[in-house]
Amino acid sequence: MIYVIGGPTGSGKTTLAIALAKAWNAPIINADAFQMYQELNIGTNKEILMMRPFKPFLFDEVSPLENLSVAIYQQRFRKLIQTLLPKHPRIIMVGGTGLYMKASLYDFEFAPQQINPDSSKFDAFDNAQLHAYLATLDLEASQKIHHQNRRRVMRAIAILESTGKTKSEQEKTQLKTLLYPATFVGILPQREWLYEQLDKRVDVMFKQGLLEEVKSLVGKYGDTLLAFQAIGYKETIAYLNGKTTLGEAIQKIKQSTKRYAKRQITYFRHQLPMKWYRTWEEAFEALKA
RNA sequence: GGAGGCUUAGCGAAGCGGCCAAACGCAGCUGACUGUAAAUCAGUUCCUUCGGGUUCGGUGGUUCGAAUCCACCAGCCUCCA
Repeated sequence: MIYVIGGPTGSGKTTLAIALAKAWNAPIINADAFQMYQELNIGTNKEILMMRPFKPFLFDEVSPLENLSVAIYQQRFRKLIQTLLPKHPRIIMVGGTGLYMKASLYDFEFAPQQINPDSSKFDAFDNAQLHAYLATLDLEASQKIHHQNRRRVMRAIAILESTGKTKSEQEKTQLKTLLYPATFVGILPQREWLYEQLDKRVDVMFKQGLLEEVKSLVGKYGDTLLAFQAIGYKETIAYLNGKTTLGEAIQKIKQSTKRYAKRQITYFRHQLPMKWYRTWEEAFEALKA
């Protein structure tokens, strides 16, 4: 059985995961996009997990130079789970990236290879035109994707161009079934309290040396890595480049973190069959038996 | 003490007599989500029993009609003393 622990950042998912791992002697699989990157430590809150016995799989194992994606995560997860399932009656999966969980646990199928659309040939199209073009290729997909969401429109076009199949055809072959036995557990603290904790956590990150971490990473790799999309990193980089003051950067990080938490809540609420608990302790009591 | 300017929804800011419950931006709230997901995108934000009801510093006035014009009061700002 895979125990999937979701919820907003700062809710205590990780603490719960470790408590359960101890109680069950179970392995933990990380499902957090940015915690997969090595060297992004303080800003991605990896600290508690670094401790040896509970260090999760799919965690802290990819160079920041790489461009991760759902498909890569899914592939690694599927491979890993094959080796873990026979050996462990209980496996814990924790993280904040709901899509990664969903794509791994359900029968999502991605194109076999990374599609590198040369989007440049559509530069002349505005969003509405691009969307209209998609409608001529894959009406169904175009109806589901908002025309302003250029990234997704582009992707749908790219799928067709490189696989010969439309995005909606591809998705139709999937049944949306769960591939492994899994239970979904969510932690959803009271909003106001959570936001307070998140604000505090940002201050702590800076005390722990986030600024130095970012500086050294930028020195090593430059400032354009995909991994620097992470909250805490992009804002700090903006500060280092003189675009904002440090105070502004910190405010921005606090704000983005809270917005992110909200998006996570929405995702888990509507995209996965969570059973919710107010605190990690409550969840632990309910599950440990 | 004298001269002038300003006051609009949570904040910033348009509006300068009817088309104004009031553009736009920010922030907030809600939501979408199948290869960037800590990303990308959308909707929504005075109250409402959805008929309507109360707003544009305050009070009073002009007008068929006022956020828009006038008077007085209050607060803020600039310049001169």
